[in-house]
This record gives sequence, structure tokens and C-alpha cells, in this order.
Amino acid sequence: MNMIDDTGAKESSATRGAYLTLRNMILTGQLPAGQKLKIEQLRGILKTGASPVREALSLLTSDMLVERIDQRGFRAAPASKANFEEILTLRCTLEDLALRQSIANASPSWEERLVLTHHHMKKAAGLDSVVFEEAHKIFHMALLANSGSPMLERYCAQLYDLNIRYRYLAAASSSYKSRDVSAEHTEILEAAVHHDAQAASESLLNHYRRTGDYLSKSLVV
Amino acid sequence: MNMIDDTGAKESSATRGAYLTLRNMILTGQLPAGQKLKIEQLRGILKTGASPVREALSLLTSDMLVERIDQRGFRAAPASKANFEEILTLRCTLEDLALRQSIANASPSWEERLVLTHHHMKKAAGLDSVVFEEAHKIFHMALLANSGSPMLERYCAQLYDLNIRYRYLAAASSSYKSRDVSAEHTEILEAAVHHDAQAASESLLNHYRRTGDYLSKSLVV
DNA sequence: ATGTCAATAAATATCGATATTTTTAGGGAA
DNA sequence: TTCCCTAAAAATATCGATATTTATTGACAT
Repeated sequence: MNMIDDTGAKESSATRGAYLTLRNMILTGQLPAGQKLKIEQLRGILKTGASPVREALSLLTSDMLVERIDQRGFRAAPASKANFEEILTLRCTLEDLALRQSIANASPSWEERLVLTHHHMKKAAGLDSVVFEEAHKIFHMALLANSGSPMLERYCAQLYDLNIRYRYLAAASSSYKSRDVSAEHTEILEAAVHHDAQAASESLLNHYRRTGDYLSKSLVV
Repeated sequence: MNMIDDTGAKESSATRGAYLTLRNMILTGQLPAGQKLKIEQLRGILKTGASPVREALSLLTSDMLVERIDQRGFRAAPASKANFEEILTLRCTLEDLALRQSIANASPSWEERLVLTHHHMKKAAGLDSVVFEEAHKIFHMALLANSGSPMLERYCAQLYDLNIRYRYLAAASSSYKSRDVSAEHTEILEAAVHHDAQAASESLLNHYRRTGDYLSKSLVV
């Protein structure tokens, strides 16, 4: 009744909490690729029972972040250079498709959202890198959000996250912001708003491939 | 020690059993699209505890066959004509890609496997339709299995299954075997074995689109 | 009739304990 | 040593009971 909630948030469920925490820990490399994920150990970290932990891990399977081996538990999805390159290639193909479809279906409200999310991203550029990453993803997903194909968008989002994970794995982490990423973003935005599918796609793919090459070199995997 | 196993199978885990059964029930429409999936009810059907049931449902999320709504349970993924068409379109794009890559990487062992799975499928044509369906999927997946991109293949397999589901939903179910599907399969096989990517892709996409059109008409959703 | 609210019923989510399975370690035999 | 086999330890998987949350019902006021 008089349950005072320190966090201010409404807590949702233990499973959801565990899911989000674990997801983040895997994406950022706090739980290293390939590592065995023991229930008891995670119970300690997440401070919850075995059921929510197992359920969260099962859910993470969807995101290809966790593998489940029947009767012998879970482990963080392994990483490899081959896997990284596969992700990059697939991502370019699928995002190219989604972006072109989005432009083909262009509508004012979509364009407005593009401008808006781009603005937010720029404003977040100086701030905490976590905040920027969030805004960066939102902008990129907004580019694809008009494709008319929710499943395609889901695949793209998934690949986006998997790619992020490799950014964290690339040890040195001499932030990719050193490059003039900002100009690249503006270029994509402009092309999209002008319905120039060809230019938009080229800018987007270059944007990814440059980061990809860079990462590929610094990958110690 | 003297544990006599009636089924002959090794039982694996309760979760896995529940997963396979539920998956099959959803694919075949025994659990209708959109239906709420109550734990107690499924416990009765599957004869197992709540934990394996919940875990199986969480796992089915990966296959886009089950939706999870935090704090209010699970339901079978809804179906719609739009969703069906989205699946068909995406499938054509992704399989086209995977097939072309497979052909580009063609190797003798891949070709042998194609011929073999095609043979099995033909032999199963007269038999039980469940057996044929199984062989049909194996042949189609074999076509894509040389793409060098496991994730792409996973997406294709997923879309394949989602498509199958709509075949069951198409009520009348006046088997699509009435068409000369067999000739279409041979055509794809021949083109693939001769490394003719263009022809193989065209045959494959026609194969899908014909079935798709047919289904689309008979869909009552 | 209609909308609101509290009490009840139903269902989900979670816990703690236990059964089962896999992994590890150690003690001989070849 | 190297290999096998067995006992102990560790971890997974599962159950049954309970706490929490959501959905339903019906009385009462509008």
C-alpha cells in the first residue's frame, strides 16, 4: 500500500529487469562473448530468483545474444571476426532495402521525425556517450521506420545492436567519433529528406563500412 | 538404471519437449493465431510444470510465433493478410540473396546434398503429408545452405516456417500439390546444379509467388 | 441505462526446495 | 604416463506453493 519506490520507475517485472540488465551487460562486454552464464552467479548479480533469470536468458535468445544448450545451460553468444563481417554485410543489405522502401513511402510526418531525431542526436553529441548512443540508434532506426515492413525493421534493429556489441569488443575504443561522423549523418538526412534514394543509400552504407573497416582492424578477437 | 523408455527417444528436457509441441501446435493452427496462451491450460496439455511452459513460450518468441506482454502473459502471434504479404516479400528478397550466394560459393558437396535432398523429397511425395513437408523444407533449406551466412539462413528458415503457418490457416487447404510443384522443384535444382544463378532465382521466386498468390486468395483472415 | 468503485476471482510472476544431469577429480589398471 | 571407471561436487531443470497483478462481477449512485 504505502510502497515507496526509490527508483521512481514502476519496476515492471523481475524478468523484464533481468532481461534489460543482462542485455546491456552482454552488449557492453561486461559479460564477455562466449562466457558461460551460470544461473546462481546471475542470481547474485541481479538479486532475483532462478525463474526470472532463466526466462530472461530464454528471451535473450531472440536477440541472438545468448545461446541455449539443452541440459547444459546458457552462454553469451560467441564473437568472431567472421561473425562481425557477416553482420556488417547483412546489415548493409537490409538497411539499404529498408531505407529505399522508407523513401519510396515518404510522408511528411516521417520526414519531420527524421529532422527531429537528427536534432536530438546532434544535441547529445557532447554529452554522456550513453545518451549519445541512444540518440544515435533512434536516428538510424527512424531512417528505416517508414519501410512498411515491421519484420524487416526488427531484423535491422537486431543487427544494429549486434554491431554495437563489436564496438565495445574493439578494445582500444578510441571513439569513432574522432572521424567526422556528424557530417556523414547530415548527408544521410539531407538525401532522405530530398527523397534521393540512391544518394541516401550510398551515404548510409559508406557510413557503416567506414566504421566497419575501422573496427575490423582494431578487433582483437 | 533400468529405466525403460517407451518412446524410444531420449526425452531430452521438459522445456524442449514443450517447445517443440507448442511450436507445432501454433504452426499447424491447433493454437489459433492471436489466442491467449494460459499457463495452467498449457500445463494440462503438455503435462508439465509451469516453469518449462513459460520457458518454452519465451523461447518461441525468437521464432516470432509467440508474443509476450509483460505482466499479462503470452499469446500466439496474430495473423493478418498484411503480415502474410510481408513475409512473402521478405522471403523472396532474402532467399534470392541466399541462393545467389550459395551458387557463387558452389562446391561439389553442396551440389550432392541438393540432389540427395531433392531425391528424398520426391520419394516422400506420395507418403504422409507431414513427412513430405519435412522433406520439402529440408530441400529448400539445402538450396540456401551454402551462402556462407548462417544468420541469413536463420532468417530464411524462420520466414519459411511463418509462411507454412499461413498454409495451414488457409482453411480449405485444397493441397497446393495439385499444381505441378514437382516440375518447379526440378527446375530449381537443375539451375542450381548448373550454377545458373539467374535462372535458379527466377524459378525459386516464381515457385513462392505462385503459392503465395494462391494462398492469398484462399486466406479467410 | 450507465458509469464508477470495491470485492472477488483468475491468472501471472516469483520463490525456495528438490530431483536430475553434467562436470570434475581421484584411484587404480594397462 | 594414459585411459577408464566411479564417487563427489556443481550446475541445470523442474516442481509445488505463494505473492502479485490483472480481469471480472455486481452493487450503488448518477
